[in-house]
Amino acid sequence: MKIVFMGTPDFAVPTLEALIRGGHSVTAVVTQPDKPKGRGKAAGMPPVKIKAMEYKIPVYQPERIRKDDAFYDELVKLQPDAIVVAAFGQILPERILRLPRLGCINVHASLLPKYRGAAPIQWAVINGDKETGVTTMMMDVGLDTGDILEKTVIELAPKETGGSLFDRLSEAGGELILSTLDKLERGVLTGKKQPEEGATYAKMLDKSMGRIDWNMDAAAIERLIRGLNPWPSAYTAFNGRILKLWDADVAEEENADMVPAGQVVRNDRDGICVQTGNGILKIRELQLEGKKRMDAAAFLRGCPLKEGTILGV
RNA sequence: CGCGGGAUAGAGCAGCUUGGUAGCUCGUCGGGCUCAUAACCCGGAGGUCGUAGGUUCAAAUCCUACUCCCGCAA
Repeated sequence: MKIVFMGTPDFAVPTLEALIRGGHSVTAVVTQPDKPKGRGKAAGMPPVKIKAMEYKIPVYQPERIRKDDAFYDELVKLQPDAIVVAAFGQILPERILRLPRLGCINVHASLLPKYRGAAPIQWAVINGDKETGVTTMMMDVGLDTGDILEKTVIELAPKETGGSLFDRLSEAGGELILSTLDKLERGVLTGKKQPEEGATYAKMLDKSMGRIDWNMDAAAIERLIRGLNPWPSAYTAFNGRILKLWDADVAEEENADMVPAGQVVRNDRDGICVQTGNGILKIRELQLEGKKRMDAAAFLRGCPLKEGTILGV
């Protein structure tokens, strides 16, 4: 099948690879423009672009795909049977949606209609869901509102992080798209309208939501830390500096006596125990601004974080 | 040339301002004590102080260049 692929971050790479491995003719790859990134300001190419270049596939990087007539003309010439989209990052205009014979198919990292939008993976972890998955759907003009084609369900591991789930779902997405394309071509698959019931929107992550509110439950904070690992990461403040938390456990359900949320109540050999709004959280791995991440024992050896310290101020 | 922190023993750090014997906590090895231990006591091993130059009688420390790690930002 002649396919044009649209995607940008790491999540989309396994899907692109699956298409190639599956014997499809990927005639073009569309991705976001290069953006300055990293400490210096080196021009960073999207992961999908790097992969496409490995396979010597033509890469298009329209600034605004909705208004780019030249790009649209190119797309018309390519005459793709289908356009496969995975975490592309731009909304497609209707004229592109109608272009391919089999339509535009999106690989989305949730069990739609739950978690439409930009950050479905991390929200599944943050909310403590037992399972999530990937969905393929026929794209329409709405945001992740198209008819559902196929789903793969994935169970979350107890210590699942945003990163680990990201990896698993991206692989699952690659598998699923091959199945979906195959069935579409054979005409044995028709989309099912998304039920409005259970539809939620997973809003984009930003730095600020990583700031820990110590008045929350220990269990909720623990999930937040996992969901935002490795990016944008959960953090608190210590001595006016950012202290990132990478790994923690709920140490105790009950609370210490007369201790405000955010105060360090105890330094165990394997973690720093902090009072939360409900329960005590044991920080196992952390990272001070400018330092490497390290386990709590190592951190305490060189850093004076004494019992009684209030975090987050 | 976007801003900033950092590189010293296996780990985490102090020492640098004001050059002059390489330190701390932990780990590790040996010994002791204890019914017992993440306990305590005694002792040992382990370091090109990121790299290359420079200043100096003398550089971890001051100067210059470079490499690598990290936080912010994107």
